[in-house]
Amino acid sequence: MTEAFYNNKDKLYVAVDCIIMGFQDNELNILIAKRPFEPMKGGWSLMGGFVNSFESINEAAKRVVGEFTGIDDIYLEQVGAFGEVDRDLERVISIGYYALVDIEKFDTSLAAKYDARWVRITQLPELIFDHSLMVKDTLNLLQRRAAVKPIGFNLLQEKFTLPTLQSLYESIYQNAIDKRNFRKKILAMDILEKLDEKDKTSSRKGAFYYRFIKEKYDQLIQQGLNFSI
Amino acid sequence: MTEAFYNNKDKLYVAVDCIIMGFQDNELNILIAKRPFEPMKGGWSLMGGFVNSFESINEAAKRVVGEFTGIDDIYLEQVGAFGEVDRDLERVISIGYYALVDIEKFDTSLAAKYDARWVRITQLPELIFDHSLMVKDTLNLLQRRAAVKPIGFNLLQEKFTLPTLQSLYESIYQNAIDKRNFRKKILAMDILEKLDEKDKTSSRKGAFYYRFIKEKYDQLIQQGLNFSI
DNA sequence: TCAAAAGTGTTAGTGTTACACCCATGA
DNA sequence: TCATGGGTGTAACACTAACACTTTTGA
Repeated sequence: MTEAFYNNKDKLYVAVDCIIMGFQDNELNILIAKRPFEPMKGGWSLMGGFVNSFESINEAAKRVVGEFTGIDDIYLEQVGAFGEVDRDLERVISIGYYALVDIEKFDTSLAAKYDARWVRITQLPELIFDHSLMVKDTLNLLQRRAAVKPIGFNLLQEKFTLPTLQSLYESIYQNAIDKRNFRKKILAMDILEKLDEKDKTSSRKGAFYYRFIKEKYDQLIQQGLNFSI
Repeated sequence: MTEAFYNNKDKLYVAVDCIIMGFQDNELNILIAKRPFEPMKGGWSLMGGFVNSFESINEAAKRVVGEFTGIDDIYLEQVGAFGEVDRDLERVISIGYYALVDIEKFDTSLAAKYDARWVRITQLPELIFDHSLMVKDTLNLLQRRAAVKPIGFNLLQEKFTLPTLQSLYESIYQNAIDKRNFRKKILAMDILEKLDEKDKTSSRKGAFYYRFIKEKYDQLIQQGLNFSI
């Protein structure tokens, strides 16, 4: 009987908690919500849900992000498992995932429904349980990833300006970058296409729009390019 | 009733699988065992166990490594959670941990007890379930970690020679390193103490032993040093 | 005396950092 | 015309990578 080996073992609740990130007002923002039920009712919380027995943990994370944002075109990566005995009221193992989304695609009707809002990463309140730790680990991971993979573009619209792209990286690394060096580096990689159109919302002169050319990036990677900011 | 929120949710088995690494014969070795029970009886497997409801996942990993090696002075780090629906026969979420141990401290009587053995990382057989994937992810993580943290010393005895240290890094990165450049870099950090004693087991001339000075390292880190290989 | 591994410096090239002024535009 | 943010090049420096010979010793 093959079941015997498992039978006398404990089963635990398994949840996913999602650190959903968007880029707005030149800063990373995270979607958090006021928790509508006990325990910790009214506390600020990440967006989470339980893993069902018929879905993988990745699927569960994708489902949760979809539920709370209305977006299904998401960059998702696991942060890790959080498993202190007392991290929740019941024994719950939680698996953290961060998601990078284009905040323009956010279904704002869901904000009211879940009492959720986007908060700048520099102005996050204390979160319930170990959620603040999850955010900290996420920022760490994101910093390492964004340095070597072009994942930042998942946070932007199709068209973006270089000043916007730069402030995205400045928000990720939480420090100022010299704009000449930044431009030199990113343009030298030759993975951006300059468009004829300008964004004039933030200056009179206007900044040219650029577009990330995924096909070109993939091709250059084949040839041994390594992305690096 | 605070339990209501949890009550109708699925509970799952949660396991830890440990990638236990040692350094031997100038190469990274991983402890694997022939699985003594179904499913996949007889297949090569990592060392694992279930998470009990009264221990944290970190504690579970430490317990498992202790059980299978007899060592309790371990460097442990989580690799991540693995949660495909069909990754095991039953629905089991597994959390991978890698452990760096001094292989000299291994309790060899446990090898027979568990039908376990140390296998060079370059010569690993196919492992059951997603264990090969866990090893792959571990090597990736280890490469990133070992580049910026002095964790390699956990794999060595208190005293070690520079040729040994170099071959450790060569095994981690799976490529050859120029010995002049390597020595220059590691010695420049000023975190090793040269001893008066030589290891003569691998050459007539003998290689001087060195010792990692953790106190000095901690102090230099305070002052803004950054470790980098 | 010789085989085998340990030990030692220099140079060219590459990448990184620091830095200041002109441009285009709408109000 | 002026205030505002966009856009541009160069030089010093630091780091990395490439490279070959001498030393020590036991068999």
